[in-house]
Amino acid sequence: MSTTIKDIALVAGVSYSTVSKALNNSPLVKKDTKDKIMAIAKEMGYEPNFAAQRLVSKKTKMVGLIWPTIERVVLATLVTKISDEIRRTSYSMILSVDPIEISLETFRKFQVDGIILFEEDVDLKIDTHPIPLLTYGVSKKDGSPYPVIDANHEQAMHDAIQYLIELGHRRIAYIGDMSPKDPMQIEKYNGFLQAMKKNNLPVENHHLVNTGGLDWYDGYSAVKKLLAHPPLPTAIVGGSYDISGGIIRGLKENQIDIPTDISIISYDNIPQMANLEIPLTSIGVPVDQLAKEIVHTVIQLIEEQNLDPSGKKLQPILTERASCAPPPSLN
Amino acid sequence: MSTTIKDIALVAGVSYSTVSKALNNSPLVKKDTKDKIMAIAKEMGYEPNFAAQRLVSKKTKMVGLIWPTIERVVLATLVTKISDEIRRTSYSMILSVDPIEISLETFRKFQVDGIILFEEDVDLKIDTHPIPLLTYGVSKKDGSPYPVIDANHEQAMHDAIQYLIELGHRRIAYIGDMSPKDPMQIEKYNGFLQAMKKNNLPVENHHLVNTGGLDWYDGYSAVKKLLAHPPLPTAIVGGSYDISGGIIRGLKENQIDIPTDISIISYDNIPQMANLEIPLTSIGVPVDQLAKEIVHTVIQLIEEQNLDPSGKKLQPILTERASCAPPPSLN
DNA sequence: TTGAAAGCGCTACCAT
DNA sequence: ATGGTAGCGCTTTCAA
Repeated sequence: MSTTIKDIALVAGVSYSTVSKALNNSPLVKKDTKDKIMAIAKEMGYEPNFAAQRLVSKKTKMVGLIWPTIERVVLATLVTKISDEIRRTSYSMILSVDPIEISLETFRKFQVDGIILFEEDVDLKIDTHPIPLLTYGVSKKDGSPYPVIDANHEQAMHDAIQYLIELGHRRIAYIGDMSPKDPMQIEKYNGFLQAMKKNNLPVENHHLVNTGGLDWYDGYSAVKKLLAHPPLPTAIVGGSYDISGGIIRGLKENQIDIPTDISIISYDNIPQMANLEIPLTSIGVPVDQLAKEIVHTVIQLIEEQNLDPSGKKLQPILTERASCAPPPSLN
Repeated sequence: MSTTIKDIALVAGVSYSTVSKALNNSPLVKKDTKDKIMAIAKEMGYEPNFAAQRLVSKKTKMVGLIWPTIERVVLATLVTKISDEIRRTSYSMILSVDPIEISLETFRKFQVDGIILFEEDVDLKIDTHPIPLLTYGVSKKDGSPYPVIDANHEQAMHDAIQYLIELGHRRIAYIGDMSPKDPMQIEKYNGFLQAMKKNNLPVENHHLVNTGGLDWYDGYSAVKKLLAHPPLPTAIVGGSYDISGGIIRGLKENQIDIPTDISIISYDNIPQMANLEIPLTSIGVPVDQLAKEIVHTVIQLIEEQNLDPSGKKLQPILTERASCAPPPSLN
């Protein structure tokens, strides 16, 4: 049996309610007593009984994260960051990789105080889930029943194009996933198209390469398609971290120098961008910020009862590294 | 406030201790009463209060999984399988991606009944962690203080070589990570070497390609090194799922047909092997089995107090798919 | 076969 | 500033 407050009370020669107060740093306990009790508690290796605490407080101080698709580096990074961020608060996080419904079941059983869900397109009957829930994904046009943390993908593409234009680029290609099932990819792609249009830049068909996936190799092989139809663009926008990694490799293997021959800017903003063969200039909401916002928001959701359930669109940031330069003709 | 057994008791017109018994399917309650209570409970949407249950039972029925390095497809698959497997038991799983010490702290706080740890080389002061703990990795030569679930890598390599020999191969290459920091990779590599020796097969230096990593691209570029020093081997043993995926691609891009020109057998035994460009014949402990064994063992560890703390070495299985055939000369 | 009551470890309120 | 005590929801004797 592990140490309880009664044990401590016995040793300290006070009542166990005093111990409770002292341990919770109540102002109602004299500093001396408090210190003494704290010392004894530490010495006896006291650990509060979580079950007992929550039985009375009705709070678990736990948030559950549902992550049904274990994959992508970017998401893995985000999970880690969220985990870091939560550790800074008074909450703890538990993770579930089970299918959504099962995860919700589990979390309800554990009575977590709030839930973070990574998923694009869920239709939960929200009424049956009174636990505060936050989604990371793409906000629906018609509004979601729960808050959605979202990145402003259009803005990101605008900023990327703007940046390239200022460097002198006009022939810009987009390499990314355009398959219609993933709303987030669609937003990026459309954002690119819009930005080009707004700047009166022509878009050649061959400069729109659909990778059909988000993997490294998808980017790698997209380069071959690009190469098949000269002239090459002077700049490429890569749709994701992995894709851009593949693009770099493909380019290098064809002796195309970055950024001398061609510039590349990637979507996603994670520190790993700096570790690629060529440190990639990138655009996107920094993961740290994403993590902060997500954690911040669930906790708000938990602690303030009547909160505006509308989500947030986060502003992207362009991080300059080593993959962009003026186009060759201007050199 | 959600429904409690007292609420049910009130409606059912019995005492709440009877309700408790009925809900726990005690033989001390008449079937009629039990059925009635069950029905009412369901109707009222009763969910047992987890905190209350564990406060009295001293058991959480939770096992914690510590997974400090989110990456590799194979591990992700294993995590998912373990999660599936645990769902079949009366236990639940929570996952932590935090650093080991922090994860242990969290799990101790939640008072999980057992812990699964993915990690090669940990030195825990086990005495301070009285929670049953199981590791998945490589057993230390000098014995670990806690059980280790381990795959028999030497055996795997032996079986792979044996299989290739029976098909008629003699010139066999190994492509894998040989960097000395990862014990599991070392075991595979040494296993290969031993198996070749035991069968009196020569090993050319050029046929031992150190990928220096476990990624897709590491395998892909290893092929180029192999190609630089003809003659080619007639068969390749790939060190991991990702590496082998890269090998296939590299070979294909050089118009080398699998399995006509060259055979390839990969380490790791996950279903995804069948989805590669060429369904890969592979050797390794099937993930499902690995997951079963791991889950099985922690639960045993939890429920049976004095258990043999020595781990298990699991036997690999060779799964034939479409990537192996007799060498070209014999065709 | 059912009911009453103790108690798990803790917080919070009321009394001292 | 400290102590006494009710009660959170449940399991588990013990009694009826």
